[in-house]
Amino acid sequence: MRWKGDVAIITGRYLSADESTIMELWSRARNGQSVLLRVHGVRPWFEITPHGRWKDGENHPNLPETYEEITEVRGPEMKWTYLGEKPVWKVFVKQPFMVPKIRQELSGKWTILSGDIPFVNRFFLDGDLSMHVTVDGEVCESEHPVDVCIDISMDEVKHCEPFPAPFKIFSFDLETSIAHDTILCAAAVIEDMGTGERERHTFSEDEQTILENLTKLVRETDPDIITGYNIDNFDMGRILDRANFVSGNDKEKKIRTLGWGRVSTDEQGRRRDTLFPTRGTSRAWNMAGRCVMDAWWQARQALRPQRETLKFVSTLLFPESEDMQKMDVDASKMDEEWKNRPEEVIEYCLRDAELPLDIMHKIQAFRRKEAVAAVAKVSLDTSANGTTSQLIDSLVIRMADRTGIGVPLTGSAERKEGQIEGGYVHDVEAGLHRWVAILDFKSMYPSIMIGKNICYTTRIDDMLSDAFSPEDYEKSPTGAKFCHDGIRRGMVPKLLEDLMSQRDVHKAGMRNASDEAQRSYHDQMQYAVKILMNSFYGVFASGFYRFTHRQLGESITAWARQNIKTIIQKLGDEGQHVVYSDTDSIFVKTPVDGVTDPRQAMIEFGHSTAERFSEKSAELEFETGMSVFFSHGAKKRYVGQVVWPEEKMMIKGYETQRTDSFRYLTEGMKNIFKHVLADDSEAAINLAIETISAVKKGDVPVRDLIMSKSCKGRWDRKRAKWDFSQDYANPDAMIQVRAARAIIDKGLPFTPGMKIAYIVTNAKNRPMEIKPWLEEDPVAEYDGQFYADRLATAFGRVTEAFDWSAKELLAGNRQTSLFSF
DNA sequence: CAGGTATCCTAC
DNA sequence: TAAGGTAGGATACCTG
Repeated sequence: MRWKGDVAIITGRYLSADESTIMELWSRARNGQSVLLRVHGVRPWFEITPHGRWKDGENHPNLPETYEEITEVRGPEMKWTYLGEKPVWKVFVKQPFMVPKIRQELSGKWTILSGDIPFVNRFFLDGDLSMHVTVDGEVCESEHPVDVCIDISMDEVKHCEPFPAPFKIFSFDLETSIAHDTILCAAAVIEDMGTGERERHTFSEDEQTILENLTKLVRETDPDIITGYNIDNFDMGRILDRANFVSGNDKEKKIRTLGWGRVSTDEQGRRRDTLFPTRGTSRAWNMAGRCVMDAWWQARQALRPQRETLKFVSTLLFPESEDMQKMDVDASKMDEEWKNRPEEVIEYCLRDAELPLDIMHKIQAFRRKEAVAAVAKVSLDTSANGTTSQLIDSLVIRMADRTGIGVPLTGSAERKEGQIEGGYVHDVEAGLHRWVAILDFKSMYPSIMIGKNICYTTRIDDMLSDAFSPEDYEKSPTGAKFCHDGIRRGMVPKLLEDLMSQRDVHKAGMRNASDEAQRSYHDQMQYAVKILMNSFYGVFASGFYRFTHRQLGESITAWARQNIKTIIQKLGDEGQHVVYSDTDSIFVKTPVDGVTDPRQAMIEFGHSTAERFSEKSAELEFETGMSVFFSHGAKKRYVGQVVWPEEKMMIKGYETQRTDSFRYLTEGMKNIFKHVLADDSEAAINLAIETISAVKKGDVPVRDLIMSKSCKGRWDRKRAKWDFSQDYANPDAMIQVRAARAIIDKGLPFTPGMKIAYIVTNAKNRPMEIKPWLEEDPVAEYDGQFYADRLATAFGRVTEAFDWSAKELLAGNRQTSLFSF
């Protein structure tokens, strides 16, 4: 029997059979079924080429045909490398896991190419496939817990236009004993994104039964994605630990308590690894067939919230929700709560299993990752949990394979020493400036890469410059040479151009969409394309990417600096006033002498200036027009009243933007800025003084003084405690570490990397005394002098422009300064 | 109390 | 031993 249809690939692995290698790809079909694709006929290989430059007729080392693991050596084929065209042999091996060893043994005589690409990637690379594919294969028996399993070959898979897959999501939460680390209860909410239906389950039996029932539920409901709040660092690890503990050496029991992977429980040996969730050294968890997405991680990336607790993020996203107003269980007294009111704890647990689902939908985490997967042509798991370089690899390697370019190993190039020089930041003039037009370069770094044909494959190495004449290439301001596209068109410029036009297609799709679903789809896709385009520069300027060289990054930024400095110079020569500039933007004052409508004049000036200085592949755009711009004179810190294209206040860099600040400061500063922009410095100063005086007197709710900083740290297995000394030179000198320690001492969970909230209670002592902020047990007192000083410093920087120092603000009058003269 | 170091977070 | 970049402001702590 055949099965035909469109599927979205979640993740994959390979299996070594006797004479072949099988790829297993787990997917969710458009029709809602979970489908396991067993791909046959793909053989593992890598490539070899002699070291150094190649001269025709030269001898090469003996081909490695005697190795038992090698089944065939094919070639040679001439391929491009940074040392010129070279003969490349394709070496087939019996199994993918044999590659590292052989690679190692051959590396003395041969340069290895394509030798570090995970085997499953070959599906996407060789077939030029993406996350969404159409398959037509023979249904086969499978012991794995899926709806359908089919056997296919690569020619039974075709590209499919992306579609919103009806994922099944499993969101869960555990409540655990502080005294014994045991699991007290658990809850899970399973959502079918196809129908929108949810089912809810709670578990409150003995620990082993809870683990078994959770595992059973995972296997029965067959989810594609596992989520929950902070599961990466807490719940997944706890499940692993407790399942191992209750199972001891009983393998069957371990399978019943921990067998979450989408594979048969009868798997033997190595294959069984993926039945159990694992987390190597990476951030993300791995298990066969499913993708683990932590709602905390997604929310922090999408929202950059001031604090990162589930309650804070939920209230931020759902301020109206009644659920959040309900009395909470005190997590710091969980054992007591569990003993006294288990029903409430279970209800609380269920709520905390459901909220992550709501959060993930609100920030559109699933659809965004799916769109990135579609654009970068990777699986959902790679999109959700992979690195930026894996996304870029996916596009670049498939192009290299199709255009005869050798793929070097990651780490094969010389490591970049020191930093490369970055963008140019112009000094900002302190004070108020009126009618300022902001001109921006459109996609500056991608445009330069396209325009100057910058790529690993177009760079002319000094060793090869004898083979080129000066008209073959362009020299960057740093002296690096990149050949013209007539000689060789770079892969990166080509890919970026393709992405740019893809984005245009989706933007048009958005405009022409007939319904919201279609508009949203195109929006997700255009956004994913934008993200990906902007990732190129960073990856190619990094020190360890396989297709990079420090000249690439250096040249891109050098050309960027040259472009922007030239324009600033020209504007200055014309008598225009450049107020500020950062990397790809120029802030210019509109000449308004004798003008009746300055706003209109600014719009016209903005457009005409942008047009005058635009060049091919260095296109300037008039993005924003401000009636007033203010800065106290520090780069990357300014505020403006935007009047075009819309009315809004724009603040950059200042404390209002910072998540390690506190609400009372950010709100106060915003209001001060309003007065400043309204040209009412007196009101600004009065407000500053009042605000400072109120906090000093202790009149401010402590809740408005919560500060928050992220805290690193790692679990020390041997000593069974959190270790901060790996991440901090002097851990006790760090406020957030002291706050984290206080939380840990209370028996509350600590998540490395998560922001820790605290109140300063006494800054006279050094290091200053702080108390962690816990919703269940709010801090009552604060150090008024400390907060007053902090406000005065921040406000003072602004009011200094109107001749009021921080000291004067604190004193509430100008007497101090008068006397000091 | 000035100056140096470590760290956080932001703008681009 | 895992991996997009640099420029920049600001704070807390420590030292002499």
